[in-house]
Amino acid sequence: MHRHEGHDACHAGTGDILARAEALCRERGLQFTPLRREVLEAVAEAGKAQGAYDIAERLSAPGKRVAPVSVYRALDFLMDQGLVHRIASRNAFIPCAHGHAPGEGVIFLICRTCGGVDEASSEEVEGSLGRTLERAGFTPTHSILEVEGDCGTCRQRKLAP
Amino acid sequence: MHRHEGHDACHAGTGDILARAEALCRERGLQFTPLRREVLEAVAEAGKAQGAYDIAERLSAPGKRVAPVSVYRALDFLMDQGLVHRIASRNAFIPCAHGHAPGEGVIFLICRTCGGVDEASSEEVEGSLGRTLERAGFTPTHSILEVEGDCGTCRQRKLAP
DNA sequence: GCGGGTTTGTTACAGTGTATCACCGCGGCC
DNA sequence: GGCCGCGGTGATACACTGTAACAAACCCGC
Repeated sequence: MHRHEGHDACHAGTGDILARAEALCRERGLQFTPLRREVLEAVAEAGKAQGAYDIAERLSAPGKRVAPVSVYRALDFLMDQGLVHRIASRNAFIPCAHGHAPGEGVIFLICRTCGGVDEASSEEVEGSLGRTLERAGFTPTHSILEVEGDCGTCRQRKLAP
Repeated sequence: MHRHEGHDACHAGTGDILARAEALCRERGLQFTPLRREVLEAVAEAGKAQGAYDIAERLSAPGKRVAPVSVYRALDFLMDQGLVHRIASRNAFIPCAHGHAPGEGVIFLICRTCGGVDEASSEEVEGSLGRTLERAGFTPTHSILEVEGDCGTCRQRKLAP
């Protein structure tokens, strides 16, 4: 796991994420505006899932207020491009760590101790879920899978403090 | 699938649900008060996921207002007892259709057409998810799995209207 | 320069959920 | 009976999350 230490080890990927976003937008002919960049940066630096209002506050400074609605718009854009994910169980947002194959299912691992969110994926889970849905006669369009618990580092920290 | 027809075929289980709730509360020494009963009844009769404010409105009548906060408290109680589930992706609530084994994972199948929510479970999914989590060094406490799509009846209705 | 699309700012508002305090009813206890 | 504690409810207020609508700024091609 990464991106949830609470210190700067987790910030390592921020630059990569921004670079990837910039390249991806250029490739698709979309605008990677300063606001969108700042929002993505704020999400990437946080180390844990951020609410839209948290981001707005983080980006605001005396004399320069960023309204939540602007943050929501930037987040909508970034989600459309697959650059951030929304954690439904927390009403919060995280940067997309790895470029997923489009349509690939993602599993969010949410640590209740450090608040960090990691992503996982598993063809095995996806296959068994697909079979279960088919058996139920259900045609899926979109699925969310979020697991809360303790990440490895936090669990060890609890055992040996 | 059941409980999402939009007509009264889906109401069949309401009585069962109430009876089960009453028995369960008596067994556990908890109070199945009129308010809690009404909230559960409203959720069970609706045929689709209900927001807390929907329930409050449904239970309110001229001269008898039920405040949302009361509904939330009743819902918290009912969720603690496993009698209703919360659909995180919709901010809404549904009755628990079947008594699950405690700790058993539930898959919510949310029909985007009729709005009905069905429950499924699969040991296969649970097993593969457990293995994936273990591989990631993650210790789960609670997981939510919600799938959006078209239920069988709605899909057929679309193909042959 | 000009028209048309996109992005952003601003305000207002709708929807979701929680905190707090007062009150009520009920059962135990002296 | 009177008292107390406790869980449930009512009521108000508030915080948090998200969207609608419109105006202004910006950019880009023509």
